[in-house]
Amino acid sequence: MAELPCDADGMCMVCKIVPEDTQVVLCNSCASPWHMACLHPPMVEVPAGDWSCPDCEPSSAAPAAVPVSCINHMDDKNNILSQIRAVQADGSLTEQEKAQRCQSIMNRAGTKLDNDIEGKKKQKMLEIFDENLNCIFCMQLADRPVTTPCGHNFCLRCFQRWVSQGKKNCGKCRAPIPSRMASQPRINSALVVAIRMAKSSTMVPSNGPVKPYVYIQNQDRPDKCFTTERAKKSGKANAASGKIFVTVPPDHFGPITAENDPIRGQGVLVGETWEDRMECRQWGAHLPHVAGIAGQSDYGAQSVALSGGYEDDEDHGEWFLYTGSGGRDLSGNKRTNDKQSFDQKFDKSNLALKVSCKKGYPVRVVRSHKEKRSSYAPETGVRYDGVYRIEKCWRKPGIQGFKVCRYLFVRCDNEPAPWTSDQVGDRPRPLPEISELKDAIDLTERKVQPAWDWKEEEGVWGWVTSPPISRKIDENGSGHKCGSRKSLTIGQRLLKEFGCGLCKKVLSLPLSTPCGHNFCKPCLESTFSGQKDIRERVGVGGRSLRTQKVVKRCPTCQGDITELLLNPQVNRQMEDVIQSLKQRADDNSDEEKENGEEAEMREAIVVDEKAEDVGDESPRENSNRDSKPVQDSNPLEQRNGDTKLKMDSLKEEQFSKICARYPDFSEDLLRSMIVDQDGDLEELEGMLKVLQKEENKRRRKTSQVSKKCNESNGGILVVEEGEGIAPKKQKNQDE
DNA sequence: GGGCCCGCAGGG
DNA sequence: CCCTGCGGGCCC
Repeated sequence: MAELPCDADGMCMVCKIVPEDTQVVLCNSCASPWHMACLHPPMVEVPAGDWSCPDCEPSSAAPAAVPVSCINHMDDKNNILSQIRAVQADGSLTEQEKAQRCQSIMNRAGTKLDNDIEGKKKQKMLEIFDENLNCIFCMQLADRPVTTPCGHNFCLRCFQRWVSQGKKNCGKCRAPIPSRMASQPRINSALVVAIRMAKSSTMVPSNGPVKPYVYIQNQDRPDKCFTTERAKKSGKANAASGKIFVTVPPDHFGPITAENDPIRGQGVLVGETWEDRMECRQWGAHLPHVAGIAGQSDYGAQSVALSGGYEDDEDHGEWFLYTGSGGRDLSGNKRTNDKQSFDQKFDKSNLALKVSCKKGYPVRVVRSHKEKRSSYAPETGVRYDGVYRIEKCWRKPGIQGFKVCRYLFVRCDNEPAPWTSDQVGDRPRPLPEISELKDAIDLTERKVQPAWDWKEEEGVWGWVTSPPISRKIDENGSGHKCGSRKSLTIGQRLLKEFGCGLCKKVLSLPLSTPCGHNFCKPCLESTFSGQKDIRERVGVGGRSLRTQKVVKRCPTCQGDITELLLNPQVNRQMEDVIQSLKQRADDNSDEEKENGEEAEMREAIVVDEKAEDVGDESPRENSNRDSKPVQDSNPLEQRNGDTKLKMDSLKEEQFSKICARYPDFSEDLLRSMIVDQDGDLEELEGMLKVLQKEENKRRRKTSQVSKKCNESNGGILVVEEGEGIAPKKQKNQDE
């Protein structure tokens, strides 16, 4: 059992309680506080003379000899370490990217190690980490690690103690510590991942797979927020939210679990990070895209965002003091204003928070990179940090002199926080001392048992009284009103979410464009193959339209995808998601067949509006139970098997007309496409229009290129306006 | 980096 | 239907 001191908040890192002063002994060498009862052996009385902690004076038995078996692994070890160092040193990467890369390095190491026997594995992991990712001061795996530019790691607490002594240089190499880092150290999330991985290989029982620490990259998402016609002029600044991917109602309290995540089936995990508030919203963690508080004054608050919008906020990770909203002059069409101009009151969102406080509801918390003063904020993006309870709320004069509403949030989540290398989530902890409470007015504390509480017998946090009943459940019974996808089968969803923008089939070798569209690699490449480079005039500084640049444009939105085509990297994560959905679709359809419930299942399929239009003619209505379920819930399956679709005479007639309108495509091809489209002729025609346009374009280009080449202008094609490629900016057209 | 401006979403 | 809001892009 590891021996650990008390943390910055005075909490013993072994038993997680804050011992009384009389139960704490200070190390004479490093001045760190230790809980006497958790020492080995437990200390009963404070020693009369000097006492050095286990870190400063390890017992003589401590340094274990490195087993011979491990020496063989030295190369691996150096390799892993150098890879991690390289990742950490790469300034071009965001923190999430660093974390992700570290994790994959560790995963590879882990996989390799899986072949080893358990003992060797443990030893190796320990060996790799004990000397290299340790805090320079306390020599333990760094707790809430911060990393100096010189590459040395410290516990946040040790680092803060060091700089508070006026030290301005690294404790290891004496390199100067930048003043910004000294005053605002940020936790190194990549290192947290690495440390957690290291710990898990030594501390987690061998049969328990380590839950991966997931970061989601923007491009891995199927859908994005969109820009309405009206809002186009400043891009995402005025974007409308994209689809909500989770099926919880908007007034759902508490974590978002796997059942409500039909896309990934994993729920929203602590540490998940999104590019911005819009994306955070799409995964349901915090719905308002400007406001910091999500809630209703007569019901409770579901979530808050810590984004540095109010200077009174105070962040200690596991607990923080939050400031209410309002008190600001927003005249002049402003959305925020850092100047307070009147007192805040417990009304609206502030009252909603107070309700959550009184009831003890779990409140989801996201932290944004825009919070600059907190060590716990992510370096980039918006991160979900789990649920907290509001233990008290009150008012006090804020920094700017006007009264502000104040809330004490204390973490109570079953998942460990993103900044801790702990393996487990929170345990009930005593409330921190809040000095400002002595000046508080309108203090409210919870009188009843909290609705979300620690369940001793199960050892988890959960609802001990029934959670509030959602007032916003839609007609379908559950789910967010924007997220009606629960009614689609997996196969339908696959096509809808992961359909190629060109062939309209489920993506294979998906390429994701920066503009958020996805195409099969072969489809996209063939679109541009045989084309000569297209050069476009690029406006620089408004008037000078002289610069020419080779540009390739997204077939869906005309966004610039030149870079992607130069280096077409298949989106492996998306591929994985598709594979797992396919697997699930297959499993489901097997199950359905076994149960002989195809007909019932078909009845239950709620189709989207377009499919509905086809109505009774839909082959879905095929009632022949003995025949192969032609139009089952899984269109994918159909593609590999029977590609013919039974259509009634009316539909067959319409289909023939379509075939006649598009002579460039064979009837066989169209028949297989209609299967993919669930028998929806409108969808088919829509698709054909796109394909035909592409085909026409391709032909035009080919003929032009050959013409122009003959005129020997170097094969450069100048795109004329109105040829299907939109000018980059409307503005430049005005001239 | 700061000011400005805007659409959108949701509460009431 | 009005008010509010811990965004986000652009311009300077």
